[in-house]
Amino acid sequence: MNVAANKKGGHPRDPQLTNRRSEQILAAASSIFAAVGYRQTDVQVIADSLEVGKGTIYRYFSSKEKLFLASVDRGMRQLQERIREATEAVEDPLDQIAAGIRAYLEFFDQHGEMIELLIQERAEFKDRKKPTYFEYKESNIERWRGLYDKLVEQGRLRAVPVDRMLDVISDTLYGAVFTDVFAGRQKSFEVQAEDIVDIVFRGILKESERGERHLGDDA
Amino acid sequence: MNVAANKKGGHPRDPQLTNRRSEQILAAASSIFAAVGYRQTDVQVIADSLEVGKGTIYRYFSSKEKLFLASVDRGMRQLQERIREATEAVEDPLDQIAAGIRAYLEFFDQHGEMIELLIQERAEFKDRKKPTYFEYKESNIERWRGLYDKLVEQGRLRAVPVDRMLDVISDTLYGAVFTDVFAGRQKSFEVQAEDIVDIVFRGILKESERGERHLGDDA
Amino acid sequence: MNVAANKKGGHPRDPQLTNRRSEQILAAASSIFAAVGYRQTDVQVIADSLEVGKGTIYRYFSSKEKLFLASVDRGMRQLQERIREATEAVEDPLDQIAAGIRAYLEFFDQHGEMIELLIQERAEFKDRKKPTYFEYKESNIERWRGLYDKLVEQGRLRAVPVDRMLDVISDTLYGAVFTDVFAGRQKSFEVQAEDIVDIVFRGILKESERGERHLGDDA
Amino acid sequence: MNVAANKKGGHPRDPQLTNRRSEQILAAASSIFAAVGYRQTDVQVIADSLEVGKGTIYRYFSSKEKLFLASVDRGMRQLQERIREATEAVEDPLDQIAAGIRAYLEFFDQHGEMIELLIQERAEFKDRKKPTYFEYKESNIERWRGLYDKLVEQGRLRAVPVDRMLDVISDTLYGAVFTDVFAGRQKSFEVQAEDIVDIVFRGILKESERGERHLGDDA
DNA sequence: CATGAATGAGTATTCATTCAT
DNA sequence: TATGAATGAATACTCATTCAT
Repeated sequence: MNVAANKKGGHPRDPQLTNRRSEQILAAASSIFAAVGYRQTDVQVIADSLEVGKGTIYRYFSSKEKLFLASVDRGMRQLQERIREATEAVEDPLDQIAAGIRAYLEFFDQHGEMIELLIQERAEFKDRKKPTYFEYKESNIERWRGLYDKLVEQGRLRAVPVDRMLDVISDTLYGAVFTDVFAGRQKSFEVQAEDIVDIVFRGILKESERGERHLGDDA
Repeated sequence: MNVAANKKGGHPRDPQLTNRRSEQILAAASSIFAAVGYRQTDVQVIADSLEVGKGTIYRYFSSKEKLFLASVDRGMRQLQERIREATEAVEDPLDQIAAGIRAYLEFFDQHGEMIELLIQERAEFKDRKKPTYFEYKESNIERWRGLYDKLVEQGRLRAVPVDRMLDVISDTLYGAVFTDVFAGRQKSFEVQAEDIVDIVFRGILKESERGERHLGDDA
Repeated sequence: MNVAANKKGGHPRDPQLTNRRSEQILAAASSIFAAVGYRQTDVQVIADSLEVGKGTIYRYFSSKEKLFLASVDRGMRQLQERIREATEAVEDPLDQIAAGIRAYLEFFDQHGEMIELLIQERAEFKDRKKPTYFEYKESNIERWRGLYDKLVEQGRLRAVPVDRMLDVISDTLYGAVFTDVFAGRQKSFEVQAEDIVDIVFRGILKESERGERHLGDDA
Repeated sequence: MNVAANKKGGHPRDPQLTNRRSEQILAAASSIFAAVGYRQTDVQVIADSLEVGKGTIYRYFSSKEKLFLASVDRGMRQLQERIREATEAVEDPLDQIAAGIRAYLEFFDQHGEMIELLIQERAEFKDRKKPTYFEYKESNIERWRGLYDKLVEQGRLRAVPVDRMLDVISDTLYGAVFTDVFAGRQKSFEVQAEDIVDIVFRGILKESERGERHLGDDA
């Protein structure tokens, strides 16, 4: 009643309600899109799962495509948020890196459906849209680059271009979560995080082999 | 020419021709499936690009799905073959690993369409089929595991479980080729191979930091 | 008008309308299926004849096959109803038989399309479905058998197994309506009914020949 | 070798062989068309069952339709022949009628597939062709009409128009064989023939009821 | 004569989107 | 606002027929 007063009669518009509805729709849509794929998903099924009419979905999202892309976007925002939470309180920069890796793996462990959505997005909209994942990645990378730069300056990381490190780490993580889902890898995300940090931090070579080796050297 | 005589008269069956036709169809199909996606691909378009009738495609592959999966399989066989060629002549095992990484990246650099096919396969057939990529990966991994085992024994690789190394390396490569295509990364495959080998072999930490650090340590 | 209120807002569901629509669709479908045959019928043509979209047809009947079979069933229900109406008020059992024969012939005279549908059903669905005609026939035959039994008891019909009479009469009627349509017989249904009743009631032999003759007798 | 001499080289044309081939094709086609239906029959399947190439079928019958119609025609010729054989030696005209009825039922008992072909013909070619069955029927009816005329003259059959008798009898037979096949009636053809002859010859009424009754009389 | 590779016309069904109620 | 009835575009696959060998 004491919501924003409305001069005449009719429904008061409640933006809270609208947002809650949108959020419910996105949650339902995410899990259905992930479960059966974008093309195979009938908007009617999403409506049914929410016990609303199909038209109602269209009141909130003007097309199936918009609904799907909003679902992906919501997931990426959640990932970003989770990583921020997991790293902002960590003191030591190296630990921050490790914590970020762990949070990343944990998120996809808990939200396997996001991997499906990323795949579906690429499969269906390859020509129409830069993958949302990479949009978010780019927008976040600067922060990490600063961190790495400082560590190199401090002599805690090797003096190689930081982009090289960033690329390898992000490729590894990206590959890891896809492989987890597609090949059904069983390792817990905690162990997986430790393993990745170990290799990425220290490499696979014994100290004695870490000399001047270059790709293709036979000496 | 002197093909096996037919029982009666008639049109001779030439298995050579059949194979050549199949191969042509797969090549055309691969590039079109990759370019526009599985669902968006009209089999008529593949037929047109070969200047044959649609029925001819169906003589060789009994469904669009079979044709697609055969295209993926052909690509994976080519990848396997390329890696074999690139590594079999290399003497030193560490160089063999490096050569394998390089060959992998080179293959996808030259066959970007295969990344698209792998995505499409997963997007369309997630419930019906184990991804072909991972089938091939599993069938090849043993050979690599043997190599790594020996290197650990010889004290050339660190004494960590080889599966940990194999996982991180294969995740990195998988992530790298996807990122290359999806985010339009520009690095040449040679440089990328060197960068990955460098990090994976030596890690990112300065020697001084390579001590007992564990995930989440703050000491 | 005052249809049951919907839970929420929205488009009311009117079962009356739904039934009327179904009936209209079945009527249109019957005549088109009969006119051009099941296979040759494009569902679009049925939709066009009703000035609705093709999707609308599929809202009411989930497949062309279902629509067709429902059309046949509707026809058989009408036949059953017509015969019931025509016979229930008739006093004398022999007249009831005659009235049934007449009603049967009249129905197919007025609904020649039903013959076509019965043919189409058998031609297209021979392995999937017992012909609807014979399902209805079986479900109605008991009533007639009772009538004949009583007439034999009363000494008004000859003392031969009633199934023999029922078979011959039903074969004759079935054969008659098919022949009418397929060979374009011109006789009016009234005359045809009288002719059939005459022969079936009295036979073709002169009294003098009605003795002990058996099939193949030469005496 | 001493077949019609052929001036130069090349194959001598052997009309015997040609006829035998045609006959084999028709036999195979009849049973396949009957088993799966005209539309569902793939000409390739007929070719396979004969172990010849598909093109060979087309050398003998220029289209699937021609092949089908020739199959029907062959069947009707066989029926005609069978009835002729069964009746020509019979002395007494009434016995001739009975023998014809019996032969008709026997033929379809042994050639159930012909019923299917007649159905298929009507279903597929209703607008293009008078049913072959009725063409044959018309061409044979005169002979029977003569027989009946004479029997009426001789006072052995009742003095009703012979066409009335012919119609009822042919309708009954036609209905009987269809019902046998479609409803799976079990009666042997011999018994069925006796039953039909009994009713058609003598009618169902007791003598006392055979008076002046007309359709719909209630007196 | 016989063959079978090649062809391409023809069609049922789904489902995103609209809009009257 | 919410609904769901109506719509029609879009698409894989079959198989009769042809004709080079």
